[in-house]
Amino acid sequence: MEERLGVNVKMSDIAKDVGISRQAVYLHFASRTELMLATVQYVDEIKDVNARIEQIQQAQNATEQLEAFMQFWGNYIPEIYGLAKALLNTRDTDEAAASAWESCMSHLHGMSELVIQSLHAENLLVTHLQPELATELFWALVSIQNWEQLIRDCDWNTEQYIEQMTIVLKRSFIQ
Amino acid sequence: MEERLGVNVKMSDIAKDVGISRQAVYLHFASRTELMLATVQYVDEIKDVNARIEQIQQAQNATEQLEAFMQFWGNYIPEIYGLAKALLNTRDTDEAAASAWESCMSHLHGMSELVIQSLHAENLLVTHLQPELATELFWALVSIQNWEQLIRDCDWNTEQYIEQMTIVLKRSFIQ
DNA sequence: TTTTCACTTGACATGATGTAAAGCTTACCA
DNA sequence: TGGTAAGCTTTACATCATGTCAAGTGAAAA
Repeated sequence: MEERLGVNVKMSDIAKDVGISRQAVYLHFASRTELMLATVQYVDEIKDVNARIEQIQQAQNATEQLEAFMQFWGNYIPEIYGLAKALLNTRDTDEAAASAWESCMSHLHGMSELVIQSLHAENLLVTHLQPELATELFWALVSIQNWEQLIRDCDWNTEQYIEQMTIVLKRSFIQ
Repeated sequence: MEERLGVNVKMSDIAKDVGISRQAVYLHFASRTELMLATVQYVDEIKDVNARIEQIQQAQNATEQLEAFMQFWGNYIPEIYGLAKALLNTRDTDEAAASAWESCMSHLHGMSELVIQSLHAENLLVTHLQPELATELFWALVSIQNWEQLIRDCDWNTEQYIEQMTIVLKRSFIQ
């Protein structure tokens, strides 16, 4: 998935890579979607996302939390982009993939909410935005699709992405 | 395409809708991708995009130009979303669709550049961004994928989208 | 009257997912 | 030592969408 950036990964490709027959893959996973879901689960564990999120929560103040979040997120997306892309592609025609994607994105929504709430608590949130609306906007701005456009279509590097997105977020949400 | 938001539109569906046989569609368009490309062409003409773009260029100053752009774009996306989505879905596996998408998006890139150049000319562009980088960032922020997340996933309405995105753009790019 | 155009019908190739059945190896267990 | 279960292989087939091909039809134009 990561090698091919989520595109053109057939069941037969996976089987070949593993060194078993295509049919044998179905002895482990009921369908292609199931395999992807299990992989998401696996990656979440391997990458120890929870620990990295807790670290963000321990930032001194809201502004540093925002910065810590962008540092984490900007470095994390490249690690999971292929799988995310594969899930995203399957989403439109597969209900299970759609809800799996939604569940993944709800974590990101939660982290966005965290940052916005912190800003709000410190009276730093721009007055023209209610926290809920601000969270949704924040969430959209840091979406993987946005990253995709900047990194892949515009050839930005991770550093540029983190730096510029941090500035945009600060200017958009901090009073 | 618009009815089904770009998903699950088979050649047989199109044929049925038109009232001819599936094979007859191939007498008019060589492939599904060709049909989509022709539709993009057609829609561009019908919607008279060029006229609407020229109108934006006639704004009094850079700030008004930015506002005019968001007014246009926020109202335009819903009209073409289904087709855009269909193209986007085909892009990953079809070279022709990919380059067609790129060509469509380069128009948007051009409009982003226009706004950024105007800001730059009026010395309003934030100093930490070179015009080129600013254009790319602007372009990403107003992407259809971003619109999709706010309007479809977050249930925003067009008015909200235009208002909030205008604010984000102003805060991010105007000194 | 003939030809051309736009279409129909039916058949078939391809490529991906997914199902099903029978057989083979290896390791373990009584 | 024989039986069995796990994990796989091989072969075959169903389905569904795209796309190709060939023969035929009906109406209008030349």
